[in-house]
Amino acid sequence: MPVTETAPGPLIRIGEVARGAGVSVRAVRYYEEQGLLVPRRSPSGQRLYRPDTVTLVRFIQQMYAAGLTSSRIAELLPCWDSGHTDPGQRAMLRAERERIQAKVDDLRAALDRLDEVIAITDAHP
Amino acid sequence: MPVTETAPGPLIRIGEVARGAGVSVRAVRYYEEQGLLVPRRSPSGQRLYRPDTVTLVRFIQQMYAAGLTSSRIAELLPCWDSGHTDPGQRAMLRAERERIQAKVDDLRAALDRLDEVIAITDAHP
DNA sequence: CTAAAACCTGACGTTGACGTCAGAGGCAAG
DNA sequence: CTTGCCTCTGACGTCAACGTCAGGTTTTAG
Repeated sequence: MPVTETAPGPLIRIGEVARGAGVSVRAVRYYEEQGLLVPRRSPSGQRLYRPDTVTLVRFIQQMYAAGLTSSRIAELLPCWDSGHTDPGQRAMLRAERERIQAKVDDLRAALDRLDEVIAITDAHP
Repeated sequence: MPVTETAPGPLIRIGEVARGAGVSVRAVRYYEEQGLLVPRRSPSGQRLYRPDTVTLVRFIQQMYAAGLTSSRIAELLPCWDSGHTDPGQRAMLRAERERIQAKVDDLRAALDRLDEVIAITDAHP
């Protein structure tokens, strides 16, 4: 009876992760540098990832796009995949939520201002 | 009959502009460096602005916050205060509008993801 | 076996909107 | 006159998420 130690499944290399998530190989290495990814290593030293890392990297990208820093995302990830949180983390989550919401409001206001300008310029042939 | 040449009114100095618009003095100088502001000069070389420059600076800040670069804002300002536009400028305006709208959508998606995490962590005591 | 493709570490370069420091005037009040 | 605040020019520093190059090893395709 073979021993199955923590899902031995098909591991993928960094190129496949990058292509799958639509980012550069350099970016994936950078995420590791920031403590967001902790891949295993092959005997020769190449990084090996579980296939669902692609989903994780997409999530990371989404958080970056929302203006979160690497360290914030690093705080966030344990909540993401363990569900466990202390009060400080929950406060951080809500604070980031507020920040993003405020940013959305700012962008919508900017859109309105741009639309005013567009309306004016459309009126002037 | 006195000749009124382009509103001789009370001109203000850079500090008042900065405080009024809620930005740093350095920022106001930077805007000039980028061609967004063209203040007059006092005999001694100090910058003098019309009071409505405060409103203009607020607008500039709003555009920066929306992700526009200095050069885009520089293209935008003539439309803002003259209303005149060529087809290329109108295309640029619409392109920036699309970009901001896409960014809003991304942020809302990120908000949803964060809310998922928050929901999970609120379920785990 | 060999050449191409993918991977490695390490380190410097990029970009944009300012911050910050240095050194030198200018300007109203007491 | 001088104290104190504001302003000037010029120039280097910052921060974050990578880009990019160098020089070398590993894996894969034929």
